[in-house]
Amino acid sequence: MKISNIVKSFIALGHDTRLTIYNLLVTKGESGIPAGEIAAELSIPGATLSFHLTSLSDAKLIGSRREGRTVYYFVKYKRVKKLIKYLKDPVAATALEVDATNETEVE
Amino acid sequence: MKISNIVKSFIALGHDTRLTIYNLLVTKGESGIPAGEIAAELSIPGATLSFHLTSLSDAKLIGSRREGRTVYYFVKYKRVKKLIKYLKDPVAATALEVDATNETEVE
DNA sequence: TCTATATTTCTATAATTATAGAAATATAGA
DNA sequence: TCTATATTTCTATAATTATAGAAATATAGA
Repeated sequence: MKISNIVKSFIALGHDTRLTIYNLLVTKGESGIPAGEIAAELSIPGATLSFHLTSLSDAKLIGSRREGRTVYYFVKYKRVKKLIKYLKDPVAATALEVDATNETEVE
Repeated sequence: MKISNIVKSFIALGHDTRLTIYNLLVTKGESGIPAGEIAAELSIPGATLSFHLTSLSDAKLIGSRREGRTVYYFVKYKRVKKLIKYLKDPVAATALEVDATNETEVE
């Protein structure tokens, strides 16, 4: 993970609406929750929600899957774990990245 | 810890220069490092550095102490630990806050 | 007190991010 | 295909944040 991906993750979590989305998704587990329900829960327009979901998705903190007309969003813990590791020891976490190029993606 | 303080912390870490400062301070331990040295290390003007140090300080991720004309900055792990706890379980971390008003501040 | 050094605050400007309506896209069911 | 629903993308605008020079502040030592 390059520094810039870590920064991207912290940026994603560093916003009231987005952190609230993160909170909500954590309570919903693997199955996730439809975008529409998130918008309703937070009382924000769909377009605004989409903007924030993109930020969290780009940071790989959340993922999505479509079921019919509905798109479900869920937390991807892999990246969360990386952030925790990074906070604990940024030096080690960054050094590890050098050899992590072929790393298998797991969620 | 209110949500807004958590957001403040993630905002502080969500910037290339500030995350680099955090990295640097982690390697310097308790004694910390003078502002001037940080500025030199990152090749940025003092005014710009001050701006970022304020962000990290407001988030309580770092602290400072003056020695003569020099101001030393260092990481405050208490807040880092709170962030880790928050990432692991935002629900629990937020719920705990309700009773944490009289909490003794430790660094 | 005077001078030098370290850092912060003030300020204007540039750059980036957030907001949300309107339009576009995707899909289901009739 | 037509209509309704869910979501995203486009777009303009507002709001916020970042940058860094200049001025101000703090302190040390002469």
